[in-house]
Amino acid sequence: MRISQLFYQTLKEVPREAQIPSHQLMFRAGMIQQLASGIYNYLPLAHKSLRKLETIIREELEKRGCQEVLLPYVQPAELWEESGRWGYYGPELLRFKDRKGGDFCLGPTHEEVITDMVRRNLKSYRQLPWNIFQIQTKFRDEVRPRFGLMRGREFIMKDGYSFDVDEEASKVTYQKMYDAYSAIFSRCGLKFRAVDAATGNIGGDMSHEFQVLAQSGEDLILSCDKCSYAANVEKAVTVRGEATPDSSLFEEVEKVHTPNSKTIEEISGFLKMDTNRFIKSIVYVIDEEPVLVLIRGDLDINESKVQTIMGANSVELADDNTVLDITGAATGFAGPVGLKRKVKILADYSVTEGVNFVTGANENDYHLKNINMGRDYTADILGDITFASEGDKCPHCEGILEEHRGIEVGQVFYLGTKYSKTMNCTYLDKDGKEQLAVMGCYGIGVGRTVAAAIEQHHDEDGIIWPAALAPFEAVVLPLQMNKEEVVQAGEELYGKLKDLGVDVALDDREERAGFKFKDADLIGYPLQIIIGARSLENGEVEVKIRKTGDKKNISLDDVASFVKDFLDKEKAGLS
RNA sequence: CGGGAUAUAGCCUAGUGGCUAAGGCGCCUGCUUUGGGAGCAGGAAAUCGCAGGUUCGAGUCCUGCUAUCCCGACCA
Repeated sequence: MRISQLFYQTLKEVPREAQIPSHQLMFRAGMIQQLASGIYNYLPLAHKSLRKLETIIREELEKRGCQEVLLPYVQPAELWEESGRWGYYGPELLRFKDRKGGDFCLGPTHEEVITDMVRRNLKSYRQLPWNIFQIQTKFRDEVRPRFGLMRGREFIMKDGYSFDVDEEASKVTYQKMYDAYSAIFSRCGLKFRAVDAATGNIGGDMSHEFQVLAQSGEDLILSCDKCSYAANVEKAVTVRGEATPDSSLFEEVEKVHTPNSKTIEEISGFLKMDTNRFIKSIVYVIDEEPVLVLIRGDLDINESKVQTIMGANSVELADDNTVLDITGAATGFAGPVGLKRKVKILADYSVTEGVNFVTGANENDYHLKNINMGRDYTADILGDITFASEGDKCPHCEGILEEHRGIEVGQVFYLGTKYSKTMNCTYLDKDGKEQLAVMGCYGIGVGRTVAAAIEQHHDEDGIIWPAALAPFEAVVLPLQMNKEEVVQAGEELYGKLKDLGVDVALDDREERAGFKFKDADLIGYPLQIIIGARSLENGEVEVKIRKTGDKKNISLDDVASFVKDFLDKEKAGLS
């Protein structure tokens, strides 16, 4: 590509709305432009990087027997009603009607469509396993899109779905995909961790996230300093079980007047007691049924764990009316003792650690002292619903958990029969018996991965592309465009590198040297091949390695093979 | 969805109720220059987010709307 013809424009100044390095640099390098909140134009430089990532994805998946398809991104509501998600998928599912008044949505994910497609073709166990993927634009009407490609509303995703005869086979597939993802992100030159993850809305009971480690990451990861355990904070197991408090220490229940003290902080200040002497009682609506959730006052409820422990599709805070209906009091005075209406109680293990807690009295402006589980109330379910945090013990060894920030670039799920059951995706086994297909699903945020690569690889001058994702692997920079021999040498080298299969650009613009250097650093070509009049007299050119800043003088004859070797090694991850 | 902020040329900004809305980057023309975003001269480019209102007079004040960004909640 001749840079003089490239559709792009670099900027010296950072647009106001760009907050994190990848967003700023992609904008400044002329890779993306915003069209609306969370919706971007991908210019040629961005598109080239995206396509390179897609190629890596395709190679690694096809190597493992996956097949590519392309499914519609406009999807009929009927399928979503069938799976049940039309009802509880929130407003991020963009719904609309066609001219006939039929309900449709823009696909945020494709479990429904793929399951429908597969069930119409699946007849016999002989056909399985199937592992089908696509790379396509998705739409999620995020409440708060941000950070450029990191969290867009419209984004490119690779999504794949596997169908196996049974759980055992499906778990083999899961491991295969886990390996594929590790290979893909390694080839991209990314430092990442695969971590245990919650399954959230998509369901299933086993999942790993692939997290690129970066300061600007939105996810919190906890990993052991001794063993390989690592998990998203939503999922990280807390080492805590049911304690058996000494009932001889139980004191008599006492009602106290606590005007205007609703939050744990307020009441803790009012009674001059530490927050861990309280039990936080919060009413949730879990799959439309109200549940009182209890946790010690100094801890927070991990809704993701609540969802898992309850096997629920949705977990939401109850509104004030529901709270009033159940407790008979305003929000802020709920407690497990003296509820107006009997509801299920879900308690964290922490409420058994210690005795004589303070809870709401289910009466405005009153709390109860010396409340103890077993004597004063019982929990229907007791379990771990807290967040783990830095410094906690590792659940697998004697190590201590450390905290990291991560960008989730991929996630693999074992789905089991969640969708095949609701959508009746079955096959006949050897004995002619109908069986449910066992599914898995696997996603990669394509744009996000490219952005994450920039987050991890940049400096104050610009992007430092891993060779595998660089829009161009190298650029030839003839410095003196008024000198015939410099221009000539540039043209020849450019042609030679192209012939060798190097994805190379030629900066043939009538610009000064400094200008071209700044642009090249910003765009982040892994190699700059600098052709200056002075070194050319010695038959040499200079090669600058963007990653290290090293410059080498290399003879004109040898430079093409040097470039080729360097890039091959980079892409193979050998350097 | 709660809280906060912003909106002036493609980008970054100035503009304290008063003359023809100013500067930098970028763009075009010419000259000069050619190893780290050069210099000089000239030029094009603005419905000051939209709609009302107050005022002799509004980019500036008021009201409503819209869009965008930030913090939080949320997020396969």
